[in-house]
Parts: sequence; structure tokens; C-alpha cells
Amino acid sequence: MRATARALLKGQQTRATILDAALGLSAQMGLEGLSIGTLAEVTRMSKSGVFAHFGSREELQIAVIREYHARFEEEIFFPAVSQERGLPRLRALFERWVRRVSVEVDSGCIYISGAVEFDDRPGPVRDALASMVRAWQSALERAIALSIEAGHLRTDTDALQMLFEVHGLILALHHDARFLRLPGAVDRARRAFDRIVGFYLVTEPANPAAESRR
Amino acid sequence: MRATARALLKGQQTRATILDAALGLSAQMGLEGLSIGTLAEVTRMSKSGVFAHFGSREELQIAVIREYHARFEEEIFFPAVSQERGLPRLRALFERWVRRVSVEVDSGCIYISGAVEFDDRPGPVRDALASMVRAWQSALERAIALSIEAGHLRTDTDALQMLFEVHGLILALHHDARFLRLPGAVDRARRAFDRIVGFYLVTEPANPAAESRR
DNA sequence: CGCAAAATAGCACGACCGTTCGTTTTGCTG
DNA sequence: CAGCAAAACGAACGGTCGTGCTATTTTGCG
Repeated sequence: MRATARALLKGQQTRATILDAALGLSAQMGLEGLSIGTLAEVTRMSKSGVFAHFGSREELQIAVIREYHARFEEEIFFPAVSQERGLPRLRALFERWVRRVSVEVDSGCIYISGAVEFDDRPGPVRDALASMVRAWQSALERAIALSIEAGHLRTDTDALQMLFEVHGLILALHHDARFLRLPGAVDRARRAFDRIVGFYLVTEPANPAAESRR
Repeated sequence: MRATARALLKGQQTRATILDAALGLSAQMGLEGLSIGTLAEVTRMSKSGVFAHFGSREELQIAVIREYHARFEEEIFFPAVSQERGLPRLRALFERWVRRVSVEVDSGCIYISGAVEFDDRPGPVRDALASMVRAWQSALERAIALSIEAGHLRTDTDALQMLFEVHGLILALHHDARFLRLPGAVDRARRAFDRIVGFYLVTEPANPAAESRR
């Protein structure tokens, strides 16, 4: 009993291994395409061995979503909040997001593919996914709000509207880069972002120095 | 033999019925979620009876994609080209597109869900889907180009860039309305579209009458 | 080492999948 | 009505799926 609380029993360790493989698999085939059989094959375990760690397929999917969320935070959110609050942080968030979604990463974004897979399928998986996506959107909304407070963006900026537009760029990038394999989609996304920021930017009549930075 | 060329033999008729049901099913469950068994249940036919009309599941999926394309043209493209070429036509295309994608329609857009499902799955289905999507994108690009020619949009407008941004709005709308069930997503999309158009609009120094429309 | 508990394997189940094949029903035509 | 091809059916096959159950192995601790 006291031993369980110690640290990373063998079970937790292999669970992490399985989860890691599950992340890769469901990023490639989608959360619905993720199967316990394939997962067992990849991890060179028995189906029941894999199964026992999660209790059900749904629990596995939810675990994958949670793990993806954690990595998303680590890879995108945390590094960006080390940037100065306001526009620099917002730019960092977007830039890391772009890199995550575009083809250079080995496979797709679970938030995006999951949203399409579960938009007509109620249940705990959808709920978990939606809650993670909402958390991420809130984080972005906060970054925009901070940019307004910092005086970088106009005070009449509608943060949710700006978020909607920026999110659209990511989705379009995902579509063009991953599905249509169009080259240059990343640049289009960056350019469009700059245009959006430009629109909401404060127009200081006699101080154009602040915005010339990239 | 001569009879086959007459018109809509019984076979073609039930094939159309099946296809119609398949459209609805795959709009709801995605192209991958479409199964012959379910389709047989819905149409109250035997599995083999349904199967015989297409020869394989892949062919069925491709038939669905083609049918969707035809309806998309009929519902969005053709009505819009009756509008005066230039900005009015572009607006009509976008407005009908928005209505198609948003929740008021009973179910999702196969172009969008298919793009996510098949972005990592090569094969004839993906090829068919990609070709249809590309055709639609080309049509939009042409509408933008015509708007430039007509003098409505700036001559230095990058049509593909504008298309990328507008497409992003549709994807964001699909995401927020269908997955997150956020109210007001349609309005956000329209507002963002107006902003994009406003950016690329010709700025006639002494004639602001043309753009005040809507 | 020894022992209890945790972790994994093995096996079987019912359900659904796409597909095949032989048969039966249908609808048209001479 | 007879004949015939198209159309629809029904049953079965091999496969994969998620999920229980029961052994067996492995692990960690006294």
C-alpha cells in the first residue's frame, strides 16, 4: 500500500510507454482509428495486457487526450509564457502552434482531427476533448486580452473575434499542408496572422517604432 | 440492350436511393464511419443488395464524394454564379457556403471531415476527395480573380492568400458551431469575411458609395 | 529466499466488418 | 404467357474489434 505511492512502479512505466505509442498512433489514424490490437502490436504486448491498463477503450482515448494536452502545454504554452506579456507572447504562442500543426511534425493534431470525429458523437470522450480545446482557447483569449491591457492592441478589440480569425488560420494551415500538401501554407498562415494583428494594432500617430519588430 | 439506355432502370433508381442515404450517413459519421451494414439497414435492403451496386466499399465512398460534389455545385456554386461577377458573386458564394457548413444543415461537411480523415491515408478515395476540394477552391480563386478584374478588389490582391484566409473562416465556423456548439459563430465568420474584403477592397478616394452595401 | 500483489499473457465470446457465391425474385419484352 | 436478364436476397467466410475470464509470470518488499 505504502509502496504504491513510492514512485513509478513497473506498471506506471509501461503504461507510459503504451500511452506514448497511443499518442503517435492516434495522431496518425485519429482517435477513432486507434485500436487496442494495433497498439498491442506496436508495443509488443498482448491485447489484454494493454487493455488492463485502461479498463476500456474510452478510458484509453481519454488518457490519450489528457496526455496530448500535457504535451501541448509543455511544447507550446509554457515556453511562450516566458515571453514578455502582450504581443510578443501572443506571437510566440501562434508561432509554436503553427509549427506544431504544420507538416514538419510527424503527424496530425488530435485537437483538430478529434473535433471533426466527435462533433456528432456525444459522450465522455467528446466532453474531455472539448474541455481541453476550450482550455487552450481560453489561454489564447487571455493572451489577447493581455495584449490589449499592455497597450499593444486596440482597446476596442473583440478578443473572441480575433481568436476566431486566428484559429481559422491554423485550421486552414492544417488543411492545406496536411491534406492538400500545398507548399507555402505555413507562410500564408504567418502572413495572414500579421495582417490580423495589423488590423487590431494600436495606431500611434507618431511612434511607428514598436511595430516594425518583425 | 436498347432498354438499358432508356431511362432510370429500376437499378439506377434504387442506386440513387442508396446513395442518398449514404450521403446522409457519411455526413453524420464521416466517410470512414459509413458502413454497408448500416446502409442496408437504413434502406431496408440486404447487405449484398447494397453492395452489388458499387462493387466495393471504396467505390461507394467515391460515389458519395461525387454525389456530394454535384449537390455542392447545385446548392452553392450555380446559384451564386447567377449573381453579377465580382464582389457580389464572391459574397454570394461565401454566404451560401456559410449556410451549408453551419449547424442549420442537418449534418456536417464531407469536404471538411474527409480532409481530416484522409490526410494520412493515401488511395483512390483520398484522390477523389482532394480533386473535388481543389475544384471548389479553384472556383473560389476564379471568383476572387474576377473581383480584381472587375475593379472591386485591389490589383495587388494575392488571390490564393485571400482564399486561404476565407477558407480558414469556414473551417473555424465548422469547428466552433459543430464541435464546440458556440452560438454566434456564424456572425463571427461573416464579420471576419467583411474585414478581409475590406482589406483587399480598392480604396477610391472620392467614391465610398460602392462598399457601403451591406 | 519467500510470498503477496501487481502485471501480463492466453483464450474465448459476441458483434460487426467487407466480400463472395448461389439462389430467388422481379420486371421487361417478344 | 414464356423466357430471360437484371436485381435483390440469404447465408457464409475470414477478419478485426472490444471485452471478459483465468492462468501465469514478474515485481517489490520483508
